[in-house]
Amino acid sequence: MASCLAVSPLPMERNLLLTTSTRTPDAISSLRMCHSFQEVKQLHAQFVVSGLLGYNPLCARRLLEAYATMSQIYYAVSIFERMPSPDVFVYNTMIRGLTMGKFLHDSLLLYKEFLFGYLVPDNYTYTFVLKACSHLKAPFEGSIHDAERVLGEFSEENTLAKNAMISGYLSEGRVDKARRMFDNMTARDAASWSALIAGYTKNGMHTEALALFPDMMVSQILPNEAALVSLLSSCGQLGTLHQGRWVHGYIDKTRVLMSTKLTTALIDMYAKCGSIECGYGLFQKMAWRDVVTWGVMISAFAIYGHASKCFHLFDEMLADGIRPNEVIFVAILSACSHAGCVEEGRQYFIQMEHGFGIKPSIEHYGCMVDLLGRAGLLADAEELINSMPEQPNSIIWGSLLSACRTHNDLRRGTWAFEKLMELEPTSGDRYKLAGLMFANAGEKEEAAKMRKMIHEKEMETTCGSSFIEVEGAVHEFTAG
DNA sequence: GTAGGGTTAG
Repeated sequence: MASCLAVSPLPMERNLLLTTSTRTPDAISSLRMCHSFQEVKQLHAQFVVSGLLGYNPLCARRLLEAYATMSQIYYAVSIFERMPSPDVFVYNTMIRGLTMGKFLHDSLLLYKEFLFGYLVPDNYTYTFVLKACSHLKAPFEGSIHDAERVLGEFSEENTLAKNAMISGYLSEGRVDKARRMFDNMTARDAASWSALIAGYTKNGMHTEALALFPDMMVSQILPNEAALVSLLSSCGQLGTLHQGRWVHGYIDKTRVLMSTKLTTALIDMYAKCGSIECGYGLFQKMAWRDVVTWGVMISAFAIYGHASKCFHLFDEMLADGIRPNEVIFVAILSACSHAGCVEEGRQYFIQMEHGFGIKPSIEHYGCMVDLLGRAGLLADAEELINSMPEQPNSIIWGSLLSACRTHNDLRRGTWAFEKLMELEPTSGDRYKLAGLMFANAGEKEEAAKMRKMIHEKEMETTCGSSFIEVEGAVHEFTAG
């Protein structure tokens, strides 16, 4: 419990220090305005000191809610265990928090404990339990089959529970099953639509996701924030600036609250659609940015090759009191790679592990191999690959092969190519690249062998292309 | 008074 009270200092403007208002309901409701774990902990400490936590039951409930929705399960549990008689709402909040935090077994165990206490589950309880069941692959009391059984016990239409099933199916990639359930529903609400749209987006079916928007409008259900976020993500993936702008206009017109997540989704959409200025404009106007917002902005400038802008943003982020996560470093390292900043890249790589305690993942190694390879430091790239704790994947070998082709390193290039043949024996692109490498180095026979293999095995090769939108129509440009 | 959602190496 003592660790809950370790309050870190916050920037002045975010300081929620409570004075005389501590004994009013305002203090408790300010918990719902908290944007970060730090802020909740700070309020928690003040509630303990002022004694409010001890005598106002609403205070503990709201604190538990705040921790649970932030998936800070250990803190939520510590509050929960001190509650004399938790009711249905409190159990639901805990079950939801456990499910969202992927503590699926614990979620179902708590559900059992709940039933044991002679409490009657409501629609929300079933929703969260079904969600836990559907995410649980192991044969406990609930895989998705058990969730289906639970659902079958309902005699009447239960929109909430069916929405949970739709999400469950989609998280397993079972799009058709989800769609059938959605189509057979008699009472679809905004959450049913947003679950389906989000599922399409997550499964890479962006065109299908965007196609649902007009259907949703026709059915007189207004898109909620979650649906808009998913739609914007799909616009970004497809590069359809026109549709993205339309969604932005819709948000302005209908005065949907511009939350951090929604604004972040807009920034990402603009950046991916080639309009980074619009994205950066929104970013600068934001009152509160979380680590994902910073990640989106840094990744955007990284793709554009503006490494120094990325470095500045990184420092600004730290000054703002945001701790970088592994995604931030992927973005920073890829910025270094695109701009050829070898020394900066090396320093960030070291700082990541020793300054911030983030163990480099395969993505980070991938960025570093790419950075060193592009710069022609192929011996360093080889050394790094050999030092990796896990097996390099085809992205890493492909990156090395590409660098070897540029810098005429036949020995390492052949090494990478052999590994690639093991991992992706049917990728024509790899043979093509190896062929180009041999041709560059004057090894005509080897190059011819590659071309022959591509032809004999009837492998497909792709060529680079990009999409650009002109007056609402999307055009594809191909290289070569 | 409880859903749902945003970032990541070639």
